[in-house]
Amino acid sequence: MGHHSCCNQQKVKRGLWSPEEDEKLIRYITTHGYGCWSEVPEKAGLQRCGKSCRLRWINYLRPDIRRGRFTAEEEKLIISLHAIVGNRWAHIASHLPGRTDNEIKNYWNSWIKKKIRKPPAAAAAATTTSSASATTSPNNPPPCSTATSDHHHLPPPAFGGATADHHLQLDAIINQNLISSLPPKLAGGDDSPPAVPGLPHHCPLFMFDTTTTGAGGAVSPPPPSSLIPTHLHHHHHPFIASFTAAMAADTPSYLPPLVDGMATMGVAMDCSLEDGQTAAAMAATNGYYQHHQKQQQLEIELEEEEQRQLGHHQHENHHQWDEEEAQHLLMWDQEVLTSSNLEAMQSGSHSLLFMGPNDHD
DNA sequence: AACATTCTCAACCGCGGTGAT
DNA sequence: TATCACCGCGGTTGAGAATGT
Repeated sequence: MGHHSCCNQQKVKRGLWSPEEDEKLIRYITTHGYGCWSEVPEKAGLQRCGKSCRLRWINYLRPDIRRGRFTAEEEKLIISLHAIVGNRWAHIASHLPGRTDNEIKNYWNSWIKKKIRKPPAAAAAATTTSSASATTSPNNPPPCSTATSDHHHLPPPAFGGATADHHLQLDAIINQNLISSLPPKLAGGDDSPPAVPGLPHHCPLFMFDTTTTGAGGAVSPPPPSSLIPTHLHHHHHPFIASFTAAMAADTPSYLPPLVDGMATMGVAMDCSLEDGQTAAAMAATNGYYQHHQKQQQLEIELEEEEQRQLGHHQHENHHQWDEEEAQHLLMWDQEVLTSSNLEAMQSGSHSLLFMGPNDHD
C-alpha cells in the first residue's frame, strides 16, 4: 500500500480516527466550513491529509448522516437503482438522504458475499470454467444487475470479438444472472432476492451487441423462442435456452437483466413502433465506452430512465437518434419482432436491443 | 472457554475529471 | 496546449466484532 500523494509528509497520521481528532475536525468545519480540503488538516490542527479529513467528514461526521440498518424501503431503492445505474454508489446514495456511497457499497458487497456463500447446488456446475464468476456471485448475483458488479472481470464490453473462452465465461455469467432473476420455481433456488423489488413487474431493458463477429463468434442475440423461426433454433445460445424456458413458463416478465447498466446503453426510446417493421429506430452506445462525448446526454437519459423505472414514466421522448449509430442496432418488442428482423440480426450485421413487453406502457 | 470463521464497516488507494495557471 | 493540484468516485483492504464449532 502506498500513500496518497498528498500524504507523503512524514507526520501524516493514518488509520482509525480518535475522538479527539473527530472533535477537532467537527469544530473546524462547523465554524469555518471545509472549503479547500487540503487546507483543512493544517487549519484544524490535524495530522491527517485532506483526503482523509474529507472522507471522515462525509462518511462519518456529517450532522445529517443517518446510521443504523437499512430499512426495507431503502433496500428496495438500492436494489432498484443498482439495477439501473450499476455500481455508481454516489449516484445511488444521492437518492438516499443521509446515506453515504461507502455505506451503500459496503452493504451491497456484503450482501453479495452472503449470497456467494449460499449457492444453489444445481447451479454450481455451470460455472466451473468461469474464474470471473468465482469472484462474484454466479449462482446468486444481485438482482438484475448482471455483470454490472463484475464488469472489471469481463472481457471488453462489446460481446462480439471476444474469444471463445470469454464466451464460455459470458455464457455462464449471463445464464446465471438470468437464472437468478427467475422465480424460485424456475431458478431452482428459494433464497434469491426478489427480481427487482420496487420496480414494475418486468425487467429493464437489455442489449446485446452483435456488431463485431470475431473469429470466436458473437454471442447470439436472444429472441423469444416463440418468435424464432424453427430453422434458426439451432443457433440458440445457452442464454437463449434459459430465456426461452422462462418464456415457455409464461413468465415473460423475467427478462434478462441489464448488461452493464443503463449508463452503458444510453438509450431512451419509445418502443411503440407502428408499422412493426421499423428496426433501426434508435441508437445507443455501440459498445460500452465509445461515446464519451455523449456523457452529458447519457446522464440526462439515465435520470429519465430512473424516473421511468421508479414509476415516474414520462411518455414524451425527444431523443434524436444518430443514424450512423443506429445502423448496427435493432430494436423491437414482442409485437414487432419479425423474421426479417431476426434474419438481419442473425446475419451479424446488427446489434440488438430488446425491450421488455411492458416497458413502454 | 477457546479457537476458527465470517461479517461489518471505516479507511485507504488509485484513477479520472476538472479547473487554474 | 501542457502541467499541476485538487476533488470525487469506485474498488479494495484490514481491524475488530459477531457468530459458529
